[in-house]
Amino acid sequence: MASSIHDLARHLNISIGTVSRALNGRADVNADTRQRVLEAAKKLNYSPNQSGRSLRRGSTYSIAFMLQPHPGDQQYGEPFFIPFLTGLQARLAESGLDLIVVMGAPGDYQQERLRRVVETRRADAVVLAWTRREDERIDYLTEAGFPFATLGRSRSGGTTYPSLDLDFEKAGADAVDRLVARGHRRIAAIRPSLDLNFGYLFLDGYRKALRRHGIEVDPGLIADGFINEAGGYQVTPRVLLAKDRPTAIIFNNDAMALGGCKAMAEMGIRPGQDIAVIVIVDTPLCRYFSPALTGFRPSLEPMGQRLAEMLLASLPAFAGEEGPRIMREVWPLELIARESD
Amino acid sequence: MASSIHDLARHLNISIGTVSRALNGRADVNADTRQRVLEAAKKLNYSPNQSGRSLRRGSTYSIAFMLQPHPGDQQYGEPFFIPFLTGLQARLAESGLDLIVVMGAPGDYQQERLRRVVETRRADAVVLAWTRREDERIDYLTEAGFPFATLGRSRSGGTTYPSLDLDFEKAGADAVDRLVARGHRRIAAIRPSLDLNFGYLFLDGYRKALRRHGIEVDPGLIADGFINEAGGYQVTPRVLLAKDRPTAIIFNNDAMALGGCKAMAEMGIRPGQDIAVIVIVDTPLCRYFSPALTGFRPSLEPMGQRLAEMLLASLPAFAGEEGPRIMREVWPLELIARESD
DNA sequence: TGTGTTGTCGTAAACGTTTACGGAAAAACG
DNA sequence: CGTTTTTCCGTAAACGTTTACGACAACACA
Repeated sequence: MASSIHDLARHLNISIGTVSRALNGRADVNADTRQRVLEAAKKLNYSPNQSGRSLRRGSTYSIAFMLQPHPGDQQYGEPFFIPFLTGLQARLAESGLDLIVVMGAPGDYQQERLRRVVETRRADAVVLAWTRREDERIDYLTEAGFPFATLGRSRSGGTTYPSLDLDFEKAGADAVDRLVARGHRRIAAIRPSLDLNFGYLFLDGYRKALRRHGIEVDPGLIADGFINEAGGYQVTPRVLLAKDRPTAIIFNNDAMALGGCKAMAEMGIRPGQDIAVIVIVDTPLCRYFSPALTGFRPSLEPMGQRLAEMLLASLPAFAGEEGPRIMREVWPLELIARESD
Repeated sequence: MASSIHDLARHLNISIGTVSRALNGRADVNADTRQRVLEAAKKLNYSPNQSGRSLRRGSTYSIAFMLQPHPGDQQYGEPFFIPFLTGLQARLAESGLDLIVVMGAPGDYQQERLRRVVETRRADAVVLAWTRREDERIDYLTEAGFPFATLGRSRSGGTTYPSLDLDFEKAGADAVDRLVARGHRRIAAIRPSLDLNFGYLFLDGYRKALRRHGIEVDPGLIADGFINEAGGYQVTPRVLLAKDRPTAIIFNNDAMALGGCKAMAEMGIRPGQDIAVIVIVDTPLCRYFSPALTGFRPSLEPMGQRLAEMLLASLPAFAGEEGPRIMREVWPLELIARESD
């Protein structure tokens, strides 16, 4: 059905070698014949067979993204990833690469699946998300010498791989600064449990800013929970019932904020009036919630594109001729002030 | 690096043909040699090269899923798809298939991308979501003779492909029944614009139930908007300002409901108190919103698994020996009663 | 013993590319 | 005109599998 390079060669009465060279833009082919080959390719609706090409060239022309459902909540996932994936895939497609998505089984933290991808060599590289502070996936990949990039930082693996992250530390500090400027001194922080790295970064920024303002850090105002609605709902009361009730809460996540606000509502506390609320990673939910939640907005799609570029530049087979590889970028989080603080 | 079938053969001092046959479980190989081959494979950490296998067998061992960001809203996407994808991928992986995700460019409704996937034969089959009433993608695929399955029904393409859908018609009717039983007569409906098929199905159920109760359908109580928060926010006031204000609203979607509730809040109307609210497709958002929204919950992950099964059964290369192909399934939507109605 | 059957395995072709190599013709140069 | 260089193209091998085909030995049966 699909026409092969042999069909083209037969049709034009030339050898398959010449056809291949013409198609691949090699120098040693006559301009005229190249023209004819390209026309015939269009006419016969030719497109190269990926398996043949992959086999010969030894690369699969695809990148694997390890996607995970919410830990602690199989029912729904992270809308966060969709726009990121859009950017990632768009940029990869420009270079003729496909995006393979591998879902992590809840529980095993992807090690098993990752191993399978690497060993069967189904992808040329891997993109990891939700990096942990110490991430065994990163250790495994560096040890195996398999190319990868990460959305999010980690302390594992040194600085040998491209990574792109948001500046959670600054966002945490900015949130505190803003709240302090508005008169708050008792500020709580809700972040994800597990050792998701951005939870640490956020908390570091929060702590440092508090100290800078001469406010001592009260462990009773910090709580960890699952990074979803249930987690926020479950954990927020713990902080609200502290002896000296906080006047402001910073949530690491919109889903946790939603759960937290639910808990408040049940306790008769009105977010935005009785207590200030700020969310670190803004989503449309924040904008349309009542009260509209102040948050920090990431630019997800450009981040996807950028990480794809960084990854591509680190792969010998796809690297252009440009200079030094950019291995590490941290993007700002833009504050969107609304009604909740 | 990765060991090939030749390495195994050399190591065992037998031919590659025998190795391949042993690995693939053919009958014409001595039980003893098969044992030795399997052991050597484990020892040398062998796994077959996908490109070589694909080239020879003529199938790619991967399925493409066409994923789309929200139309009219590039910033975020549909969390709905993540659990579905989890199930889909899990079942495909069982049969050794990969899941390739192709993001639609906003605007072109995927035709271009789809064509590329089909023509380069990068996948053995395609899974479509967000089916439209008349879907050009389905027309294209049937005409091209390319295998596919859909999440959602369509009027295109007859009944020649596996499809799995939710019973939006019944959910629409159930919602009306429930509201009428609680005394409502003026019931509004907010559904997505575009010709997304589930919007039609929902509205059909809604209309029929209304008539069944002897209530005439008021076009002023029906509105279409983008299927996201902004759409709900924009379109809900139109219905609220009808001459005879509705006492209940059914939203087709949690995001639209969120936007709608925002609009209500700004108009001083309290959902759950001044007006009843029901959402057709329930998410965690519905549960943790205040008031908690009554909604209909789908079982997304099992649906993903099931659609994968149906698709597999329709592919000659992967079909088992079981009976007739199941081409069409409609799953129920379970009502979760909460506080908003 | 001759013939047919069965079990096991090696050989080699094929899938669709890419590319190293060499050769023929044309062009350039003395 | 002879030699060298350049331009262009064909040949064939290679990537790692799967599988049709045939070969050979062992065995059964007459």
